Amino acid sequence: MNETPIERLLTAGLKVFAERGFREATVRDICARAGTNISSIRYYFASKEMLYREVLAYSFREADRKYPQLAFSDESLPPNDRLKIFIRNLLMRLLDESDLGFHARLMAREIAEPTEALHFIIDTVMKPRFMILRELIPQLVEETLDQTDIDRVIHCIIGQCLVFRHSKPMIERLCPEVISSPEAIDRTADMIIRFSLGGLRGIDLSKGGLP
Amino acid sequence: MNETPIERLLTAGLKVFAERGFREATVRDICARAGTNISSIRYYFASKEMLYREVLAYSFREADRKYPQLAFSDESLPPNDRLKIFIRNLLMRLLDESDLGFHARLMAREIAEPTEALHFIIDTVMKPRFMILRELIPQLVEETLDQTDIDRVIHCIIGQCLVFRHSKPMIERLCPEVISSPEAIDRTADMIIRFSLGGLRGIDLSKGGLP
DNA sequence: CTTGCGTTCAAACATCTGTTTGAATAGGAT
DNA sequence: ATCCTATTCAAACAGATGTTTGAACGCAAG
Repeated sequence: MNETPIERLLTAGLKVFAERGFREATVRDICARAGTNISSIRYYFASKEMLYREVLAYSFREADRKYPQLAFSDESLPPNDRLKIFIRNLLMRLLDESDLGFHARLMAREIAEPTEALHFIIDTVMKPRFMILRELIPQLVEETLDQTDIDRVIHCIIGQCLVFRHSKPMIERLCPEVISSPEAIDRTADMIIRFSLGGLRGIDLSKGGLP
Repeated sequence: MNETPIERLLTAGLKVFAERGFREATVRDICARAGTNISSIRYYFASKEMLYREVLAYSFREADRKYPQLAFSDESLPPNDRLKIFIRNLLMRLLDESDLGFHARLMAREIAEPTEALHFIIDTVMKPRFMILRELIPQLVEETLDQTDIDRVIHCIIGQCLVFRHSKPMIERLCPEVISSPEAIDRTADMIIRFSLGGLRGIDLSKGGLP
């Protein structure tokens, strides 16, 4: 127990909230894993909900520390490479099974079942990256797309990454090999990149196919 | 109240389970919406969990009734068309906002946070379609892919559809227009189809890009 | 040593929730 | 009318869980 009770509660809370969701997580469980008394949450965080907010903030700090996305934002790189970096980085974050895996799970939870904290997450974490993709995608297709179609393309791309986190239980039953090792995950990232670059090309080729 | 208590409990249960998840759903809430006494769940279904299983089964029956997937299984159709049908059908199911919307939400929940019922769902609902895709995809790419890469491609495709359901709260904050109307959803389906067909072509074009 | 403060602890409390119970009700068959 | 069965009902029960409490502990300052 070399960490402070506050740190232990944050890491334990991250795990439990990620694994069971806010409601299913019990303060008794969190305190047990943190090795603290049950009343420590009240003492240090006032309530379970306040602890949850602190855990969210802590989780984001850790994620950005471990997988910084500087290269993706580098406008001097070719758009192609920037997209590759983005996809690989996103998939790695999502499937990281160290402590960061809990961050991805927590985020997936917030996206699927928002608490009041979602708006904060979107505005501070998602939106900046989304805006970068908005200016990146048009550089990768010849046809000029309207904003809404660009947004659709963006979701086609991130959807391919998200599915490997969101549908993990299903994947592990149907075809676990696709993400069963770091090499497999790497190959999955390659596949998403090839598929996405092809998809972007496909949009150009099939133009006029729509009214 | 022209329906039987059993029917009312099933529809009410579907809504509440879909909106709040198994654990957060309360039998009192379900019974209130169904207009039945609190002990009716025990009387007709033995327990909350048994009700949940029956709701799942009921939900699948309704989904298959409303969006049958016969054409997708028709091996006499060109592979291209079968994929288009599959994508459009899946997206429609996922974004249907009638009673069926609850089905999609319920399924998304099961996929993300499996109960013991997940295995049943996968084996009876997902797997058959997955197996069809497994024989369909190779017909759409020239390069011969191994099984694992085929499974990756499959998830790239369904991931593009799933994201519009799973990340709906985020989409509605960042770019609601992409799924804000039946026409918009239709156009999203078109985009996924173009993107996927392009992606499949891209796999051929970029072969050799991997070790 | 005594005091004071931050911290830890076990027990109790209040509420919510799934389940159970036993009586009340209704409707049809005899 | 009587009986039987199926159904409905309100109340109670039991367990889990977030919160609260007040005492105990430890340690540094005076």
